[in-house]
Amino acid sequence: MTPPRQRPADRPSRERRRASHSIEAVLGAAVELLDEAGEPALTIRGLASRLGTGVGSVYWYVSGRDDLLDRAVDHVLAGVLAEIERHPGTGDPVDELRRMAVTLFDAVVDRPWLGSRFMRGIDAEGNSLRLYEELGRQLLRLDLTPLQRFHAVTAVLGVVVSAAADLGQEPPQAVVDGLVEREEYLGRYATNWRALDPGEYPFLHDVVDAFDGHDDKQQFLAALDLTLSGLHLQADRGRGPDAPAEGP
Amino acid sequence: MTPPRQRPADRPSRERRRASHSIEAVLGAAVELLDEAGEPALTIRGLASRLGTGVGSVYWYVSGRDDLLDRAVDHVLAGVLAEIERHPGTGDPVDELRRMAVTLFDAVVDRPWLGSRFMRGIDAEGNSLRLYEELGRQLLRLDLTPLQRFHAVTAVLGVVVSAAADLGQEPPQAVVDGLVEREEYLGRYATNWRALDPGEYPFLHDVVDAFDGHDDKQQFLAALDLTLSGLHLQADRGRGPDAPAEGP
DNA sequence: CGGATTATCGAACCGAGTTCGATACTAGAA
DNA sequence: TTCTAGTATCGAACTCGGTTCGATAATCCG
Repeated sequence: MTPPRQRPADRPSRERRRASHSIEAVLGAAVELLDEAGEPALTIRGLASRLGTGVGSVYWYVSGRDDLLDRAVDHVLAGVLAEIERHPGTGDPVDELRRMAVTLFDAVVDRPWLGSRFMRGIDAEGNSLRLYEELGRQLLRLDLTPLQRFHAVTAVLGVVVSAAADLGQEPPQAVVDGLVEREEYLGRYATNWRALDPGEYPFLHDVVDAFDGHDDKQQFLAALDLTLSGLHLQADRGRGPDAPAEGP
Repeated sequence: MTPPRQRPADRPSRERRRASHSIEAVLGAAVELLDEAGEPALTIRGLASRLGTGVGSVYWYVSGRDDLLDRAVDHVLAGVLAEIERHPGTGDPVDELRRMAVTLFDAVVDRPWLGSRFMRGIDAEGNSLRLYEELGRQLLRLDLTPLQRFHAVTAVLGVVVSAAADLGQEPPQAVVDGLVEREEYLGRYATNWRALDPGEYPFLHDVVDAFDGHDDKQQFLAALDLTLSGLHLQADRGRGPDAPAEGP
């Protein structure tokens, strides 16, 4: 179905009359576009134009826009993985897990277009899978059942995914437009909340001040810590329930 | 900017020569389309066609596809909210929280197109906000700081969001196409994992059996329990750290 | 009756993904 | 050298879908 992939960059000894590319060049340009203006900015035409080529050429390297996006994600994930793998690995497994999750989160903050796509690659061998393995490996040193380990990794990555979902919906346009409204944009939420009936929305009024000065990273860390302390508890309990289905 | 909204359904006493609609009819048809074939199936033309009208009419009720999607989500959220509000409210706050999260999760399983959009409405008054309030209200009965409460609700909803993200990427096509491959589809993951080098992927081999028979709901419940037990711990500790920034 | 408002409608515009056939370049075979 | 098959490149054109816009009808109100 897909054409046989093979990098043509090996021998550009003689200048070709026509533009010569490579999958790396394509991915690099794609990441550039994504970094500049987010996911919607990645168009086949725009990419071809940046590469100085035609749309047809792009389709020789990737099977479509979706494939392109997946490969771009995998491409930058290589860097994240390198960052994650550069670590002692001797510390407390839970702390290691936290460090890795934070690294991943930081990457998503840098590139919101990673969105929740970074977990889409666990079917095939790739950096998503390696990431998954890397996180899970820490859990091997904990006294848990395999099922518990599987659930734990999913849960930790889930915290990153949900944070990414939050990040991804923030205004890509307002930042580009007026620089003033960035601070005001978030404040408007709080203002709206304060205008609500305290009798009908007691909780919102309770937390509105905390929300007003909220920091995405703190929020993420708090959620992560809840999951990790739950995990710690589970590990200390020494294989409690959960593993096999004992109910009906 | 947007035309003043006002339901015209109040007085259809006399039959009009031209088709007459209402925002409810539009939303109902939109939900139908979404339920039938997922998010990509919601097209303005398709919706107009189902309503027996033209595309222009749709734009009188909604400002665009995004708005339409948001309203459709809010529309079905009303039902979820009703389900959530029908409860004693006397039990353990954490248990109540779990029950609500599960209800929400079930709704997302039913309608994967809810995706992670159901948290997009917390700026304006709507069912998203009410949901948020409803969840958070349970936390008022726990000994936590407002910031801790805020983080806790976000964390719990985050578990649902990440589960929704998982659900949303499953094959909408394969189910429609061959009914045979549903079971095989998930099994392929496990098969691929088993084919990997155990030395390079020790964790994957450790959990592959657990993964093979994995159940989305169990997975969600496990992640939820980790967060909730972390929360329980935090509440029992009686306002530990987290609230003010004490570090540098 | 006569504007003003409320609604309805679809042709047309536009951007974007994808397809396809034409073409060029290269490496080997004859 | 010439032929040929495989490797790459290229952009016109097709399709689909969101959105705009002006025409038109129905209704309300003075």
